[in-house]
Amino acid sequence: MRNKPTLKDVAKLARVSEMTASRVLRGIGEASEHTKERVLNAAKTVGYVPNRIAGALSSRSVNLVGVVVPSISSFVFSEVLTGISAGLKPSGLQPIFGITDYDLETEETVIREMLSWRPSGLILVGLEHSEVSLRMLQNAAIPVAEIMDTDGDPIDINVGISHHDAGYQMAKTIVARGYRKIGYIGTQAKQDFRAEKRLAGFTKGLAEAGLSVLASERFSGGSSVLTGRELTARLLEREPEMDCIYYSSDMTSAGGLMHCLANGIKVPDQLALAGFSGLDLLEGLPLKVATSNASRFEMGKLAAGLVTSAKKGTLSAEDRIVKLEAKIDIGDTL
Amino acid sequence: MRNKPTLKDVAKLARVSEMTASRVLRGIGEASEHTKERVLNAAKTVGYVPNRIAGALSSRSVNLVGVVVPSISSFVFSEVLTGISAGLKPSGLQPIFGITDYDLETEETVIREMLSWRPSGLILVGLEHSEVSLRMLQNAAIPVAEIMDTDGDPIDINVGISHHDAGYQMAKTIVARGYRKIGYIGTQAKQDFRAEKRLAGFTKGLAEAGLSVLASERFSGGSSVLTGRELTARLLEREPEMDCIYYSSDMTSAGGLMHCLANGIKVPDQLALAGFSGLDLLEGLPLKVATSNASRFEMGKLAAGLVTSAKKGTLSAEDRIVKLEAKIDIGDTL
DNA sequence: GTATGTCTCGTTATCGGTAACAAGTGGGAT
DNA sequence: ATCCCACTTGTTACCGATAACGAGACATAC
Repeated sequence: MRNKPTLKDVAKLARVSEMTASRVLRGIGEASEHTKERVLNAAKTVGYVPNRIAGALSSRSVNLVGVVVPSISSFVFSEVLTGISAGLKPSGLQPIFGITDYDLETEETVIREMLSWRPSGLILVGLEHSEVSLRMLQNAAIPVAEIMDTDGDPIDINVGISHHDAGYQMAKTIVARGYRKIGYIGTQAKQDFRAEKRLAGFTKGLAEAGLSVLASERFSGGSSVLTGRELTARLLEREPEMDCIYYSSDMTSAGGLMHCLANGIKVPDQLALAGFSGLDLLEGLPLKVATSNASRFEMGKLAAGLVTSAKKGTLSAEDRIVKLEAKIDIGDTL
Repeated sequence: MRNKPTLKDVAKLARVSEMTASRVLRGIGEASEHTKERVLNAAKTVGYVPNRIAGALSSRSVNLVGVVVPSISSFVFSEVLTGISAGLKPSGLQPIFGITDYDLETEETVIREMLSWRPSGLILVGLEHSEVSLRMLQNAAIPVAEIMDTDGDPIDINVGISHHDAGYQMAKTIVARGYRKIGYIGTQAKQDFRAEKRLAGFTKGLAEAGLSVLASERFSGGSSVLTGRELTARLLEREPEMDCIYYSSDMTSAGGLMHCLANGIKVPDQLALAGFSGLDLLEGLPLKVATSNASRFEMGKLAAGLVTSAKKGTLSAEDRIVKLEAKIDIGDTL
């Protein structure tokens, strides 16, 4: 038999109906020990691998949950994905991942692609989506979770933190510790909504103390240690008086620290540093860089749990929306 | 209409047959402008999202490629995945990811799960698989690529480097530069086949110079900067005379550097460091840690290209097996 | 006018499973 | 012997698309 064996082959070999074979292999309903054994043996000898495609079509249910993230080459999202995997495990649902590259049009395509597989749920990052995406999501009769961000109107389930607030709190903290000449290093606007929200909150926090961002550097592409290091150098060149820099990510703030280490700049005496995320990476550095911890694993896990337990529209608003708090970790650099 | 609209709904609204609607929506075959427009409009007004499940079952072809990796919370694999995405793009195939946690039994489950979706190809990491996995893979009439490692017998397509050789070359390099008291820090054996192969090659390289690994520290779980830092401290405590440490990964070697920076140990005068992977992360550090660059993005992209262009058994052995070279980057720490 | 070819579009028969319901089978109670 | 019930197992009808083939309409060529 050159073609993949089907249920029919198994059934024929076990001399039962396809239905019985199907039941035995899925472990549902009753079956005598005798037939059970025969079916199992038959499946093994023909090397049967079930065809999910057919099964899904027939039963109108797919054990997949679509997960759409901006990027996977970032610790932030890999931790979220790990959390999602963990949260999905008890339900037997499988995550399938899609990547948007921080682009709403790409996201639209990915969402359509995902929905075409008729998944049991969808998990997206952020609250910003194209019109068309929103329409598709509303029409899809499945639970949809938006994670990481709570500054906006969720479609259905929402688990995350307020990035505006995270930025605001960090500004307050920095101001309270006496810094006055404050710079910012982050991604180019529009690319990363959440980073922009943090910056907005940060700016507001400074403004309440009569301050503003002295100077800033922006970059495009993924955040990396090297980028952080280079832009820190550039920023300090422009504004040597700078006494504190707020970064849009922990990778870049680590880069800032590296610049200081390599150039003998005393942290935090000469320059204070603060980032965002709470990445494990920071733990290993000579100084722990200040950050806001956005429990990413938790978020993923929680969202996955909610998606699996919810039929769309089933949960009350309180259960559906989970606002976590980004706790500031002062570290050694403020 | 509460249920998701199907092709039938579109066809009915456009007053054509389902077949015609199908053809128009897939853009194949001929259709008059008039009907094309009607179908497209109908699809838009009912909010049609094609059902891949049904389409795949009917056409017996699925535009998915399964990708099975040990972990996603590691830069190494996220770069590979990025490469795979890039390599798959031109063919219109979609990657779907599965995670094994470095466990062969889990891998077996994941492979079975993947195959049950009847993907057009499969990409796995490494050459070590369970008996059952091997059987399933051989029976699957699809191209299978094993990537990252070439030390062993591939099933079909194989793209990677020789880790044994990478370790061996690094040992030669280290010996040539005059280091004699050499330590090793890596994952616990069995967890990571490729790290063990590097260690074996490394040990062999040392042996040829009459040397051996003076002392080593092992860890379980993912490699992190912190782990590298802590184990470096421990190793140096045990063997203060150590003049060089070889790490199984760049994350841990970076941790080693952090330990040295934090404790005023001069690199490479007092202690030399070398890692493996060639992660971008290293670029931002005050000193660039020596490493073997295993072009991961390339590997992923190449493998994806081969998988898409190959019907199983179609390629000659030379085309099927691509051995890349892990070039040593001396950096500033040897 | 008939034949031939080109475009378009429709009909039929699956693809490989599963839900829902139907139907044997044998044992125990009456 | 009859009836009922619990267990098992089988039958039928799809799920939503697509491949393969067929057929009508119209134009061109002879």
